[in-house]
Amino acid sequence: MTVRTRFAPSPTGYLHIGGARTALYCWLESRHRGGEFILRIEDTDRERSTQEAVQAILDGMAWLGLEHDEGPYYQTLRMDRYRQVAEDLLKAGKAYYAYETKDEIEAMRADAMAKGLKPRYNGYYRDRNEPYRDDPNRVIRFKNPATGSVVFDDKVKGRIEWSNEELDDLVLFRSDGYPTYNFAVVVDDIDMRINEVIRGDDHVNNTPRQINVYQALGAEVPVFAHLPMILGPDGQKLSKRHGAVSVMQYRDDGFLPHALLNYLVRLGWSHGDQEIFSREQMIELFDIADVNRAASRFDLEKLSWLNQQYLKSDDPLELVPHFTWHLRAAGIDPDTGPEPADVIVALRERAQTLKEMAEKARVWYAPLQGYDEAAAAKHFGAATALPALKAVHAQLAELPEWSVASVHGAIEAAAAAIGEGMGKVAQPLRVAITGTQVSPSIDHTVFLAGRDEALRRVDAAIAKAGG
RNA sequence: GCUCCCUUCGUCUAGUGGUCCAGGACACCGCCCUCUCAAGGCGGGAACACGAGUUCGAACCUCGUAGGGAGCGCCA
Repeated sequence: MTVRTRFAPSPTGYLHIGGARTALYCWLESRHRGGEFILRIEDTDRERSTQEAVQAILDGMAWLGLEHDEGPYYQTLRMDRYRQVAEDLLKAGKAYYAYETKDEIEAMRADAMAKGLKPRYNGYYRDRNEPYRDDPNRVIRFKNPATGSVVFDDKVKGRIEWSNEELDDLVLFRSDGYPTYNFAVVVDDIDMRINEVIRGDDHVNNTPRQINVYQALGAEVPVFAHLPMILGPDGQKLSKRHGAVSVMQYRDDGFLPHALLNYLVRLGWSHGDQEIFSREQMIELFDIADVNRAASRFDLEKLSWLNQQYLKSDDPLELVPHFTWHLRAAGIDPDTGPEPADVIVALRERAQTLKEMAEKARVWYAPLQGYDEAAAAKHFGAATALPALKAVHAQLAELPEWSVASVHGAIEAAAAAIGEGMGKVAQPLRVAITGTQVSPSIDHTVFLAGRDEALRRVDAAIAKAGG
């Protein structure tokens, strides 16, 4: 049987990190097993659902490259279907009308709590067979089995057993005429032939009651897999005060989509000691049964490390579009400077994110903003500075071709000419080109400036050094 | 309160009764390399929540305790 998984977010905000991992695991499970991945938008909460949020989720999925095979389906477009299924249940005597007011329900709960019991519906209308009547408090409730228990084998949590006595008669249709979540999901998952439900473990409590609904409808119960949640670094529920929670914020912060995916797949799942997984490897090796049971914390340091691993190992040409996106975001015009791919090669060992990289690249795309005074004083003030800069200028000016290697040769030749080591030449030159004493290796640093600009900056440095 | 779930280095994890006085990765510290900063190499400290039990033998099985989480909605 073809595996069909689904990701079913409710559009009340952006796609967050936890949702992204759920989507990733659903996607991986379907891909690994040659199945299908369905996207469904659960927008029955009219108050909080927005079109912008739908778009934000779609954008997030697209950026991550988690393509779906079907959908997106919208629950709000399926109202007639839910109504019809509820009617069927009513006719079959598996559901009933109830007319308590919200205050009465409230009192019922308070009462049960006071007695040390679980707050739940007392089943007043359960066997009354009350007919339909036009009443603002009318809801449809499910006739949950009163005895026995529900057992299911969760693919990540293991066997879970739930006594039916713990479950009360859940509302299927609200008094406002909309289906409740627990009902709509079941109807959708049956209609969409979802046979593997992968979702956050905040839903385990809903699962037994949903299983009862499946059974009342005579439908086959899917396999369930409940994922533990992702916590903030402090072990608390992930929220905005921990920093970025939106997937798109990670793009803006300079992370690569596949680095984020790699981080997310390892958070709660592993394959021996392996840390780096290409998409293909993830698909090949992922097994939902290997997912951990416990919640895990989000660690930005490790994500950053992973991001740099990809920055270093990816083909620079493939990184160019991502990099230029960040150059522009930083207000830098990529056309005013060196080839982005060359800049990436020079900076990939020195930046963990593309955002950082773009910031460091600025020196080659814009005029020098002046010198760091401490750097200038230290390196232009040295006795060897002036001869070094002059020697470099001479060598650079005569270079027949401009490449990292030829620039390197020129600097070595300059050092030899004045009888000093590389350090005596490289440091003043570095300050001349970048205005600071920190930059990539000196040959790349000079090369990226381009010959004309490099010579101009060396001239300016010579003047500054009193030559 | 009740039900369910969870618990290996600071963090992510390996581990499914002996191969574990517990392995890898991030982070941290030290050394090496070196034109700066990095990157890289090498090395170091650092964990089986606790208590019983089963067993010749337990991180792994059972029970309990503690701590954490989720849910108990006409929210999803």
